[in-house]
Amino acid sequence: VTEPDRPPRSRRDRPAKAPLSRDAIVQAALAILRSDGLGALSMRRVATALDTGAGSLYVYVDGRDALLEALFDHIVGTVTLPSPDPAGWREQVHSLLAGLRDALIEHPGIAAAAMVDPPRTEVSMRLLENLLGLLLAGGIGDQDAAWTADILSAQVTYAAIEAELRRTEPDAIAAEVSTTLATLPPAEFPVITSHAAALVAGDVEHRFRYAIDVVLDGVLARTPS
Amino acid sequence: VTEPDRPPRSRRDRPAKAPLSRDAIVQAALAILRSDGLGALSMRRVATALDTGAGSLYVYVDGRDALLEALFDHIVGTVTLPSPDPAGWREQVHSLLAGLRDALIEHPGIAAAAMVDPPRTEVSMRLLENLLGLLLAGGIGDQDAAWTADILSAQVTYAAIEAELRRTEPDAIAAEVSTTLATLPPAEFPVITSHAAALVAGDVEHRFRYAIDVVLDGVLARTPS
DNA sequence: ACCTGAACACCGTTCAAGT
DNA sequence: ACCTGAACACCGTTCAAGT
Repeated sequence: VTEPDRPPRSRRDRPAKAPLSRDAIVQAALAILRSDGLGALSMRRVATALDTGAGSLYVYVDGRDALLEALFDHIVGTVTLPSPDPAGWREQVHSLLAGLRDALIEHPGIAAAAMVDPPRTEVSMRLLENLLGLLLAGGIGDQDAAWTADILSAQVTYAAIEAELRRTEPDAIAAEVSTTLATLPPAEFPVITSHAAALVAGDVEHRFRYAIDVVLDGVLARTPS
Repeated sequence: VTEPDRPPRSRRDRPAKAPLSRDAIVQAALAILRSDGLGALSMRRVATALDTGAGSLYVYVDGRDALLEALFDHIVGTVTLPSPDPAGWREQVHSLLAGLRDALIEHPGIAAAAMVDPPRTEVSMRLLENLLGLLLAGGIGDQDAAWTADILSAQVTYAAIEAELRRTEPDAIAAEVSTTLATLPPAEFPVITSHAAALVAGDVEHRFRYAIDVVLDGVLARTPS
């Protein structure tokens, strides 16, 4: 049965196959996530990419959910954290959150997954630490800053998911929304039909910036300056 | 093989089994969703509850995603919509959004599912129509109102998911967060550790009300009153 | 026209058996 | 110590065959 000239699945097939490791698994999973999204990210698919069986992954990773947490950690870790500057804190908040949003968008589905069970890892804490510091540098009160960090998180996740949707079918979605709004009977939906243009106005970037500014303005209004 | 005295799976086993219908499927699915959450909501499980096979559902429902949309529609449809009153518009926004949030919380997982692909059904449009009307009644400008509706949607979904997490393990989560924050090294996380109390302060209701108010205050600040 | 039940192509996870 | 591969208990969806 042994055929020396054509060994089945020999290690020589692939150039210097790296040994299995937690990092190799994370890297393989990230590649799949980036190219095909969360739906395609199965333990079996990751294992296949590493030329092994799904069961082998469990030595290094505590199941799929733990893998997702590791991926989220890695992704959040790539976001550059500005050192709080009271003069430019507001723009720093914008760039921090836009950076997080973009990192999430690059890995379709991870934002939604992270929302369902939010990771409390050190990397996530580092980002929260930074965001809180920026808000406090802006003169926002302690309790307000803490709650505002939460509000802003919601906006980041929401913007990421929305952007992912538009990326998969950029024109299709926009057109669909427009027609849906236009098709509505004006008698029953007077407000929507008369505001259809405003509802679809602005790209992701613009709307995101607006949302952050509205939240910051709102919380600043209750901080005696 | 036929045994008249003990027929296998006879219709007489269950009292007056209702014939399969789209509505029956939706009702069965809602019951599963309420009791066991989205994770337990499989086509097979719904079929079993209706004493039939999973394949039979496809006559009335275009697959699982379509079923989820129908469920979301039903849930959103239960929210009572106030008729806009310029005098009490703000409180009306609160009650509308709190109503939606609570309806979502009652059906664990549906908020996250709806976020991933937002339904553009008539029922959802009716809620948007109402919300937009309330914001306009509050004197918010056209473009601001349109974008603010989106911002508020994000807060509702976020609050619902957060509340669902706390519901499954009310004390466990709160305790875990506290200890996670407390365990952090103060040297590396000076802001978080010194604001630990503020970060976990407030229940879901309080934080939600705060978020809505911050957003409304922020958008009102850019509307010349 | 509707339902059944088997089949197809997948899942995550476990675990005995090998090396 | 690590990996394999089969097994278990699930999925969504399709479709020939029945009634």
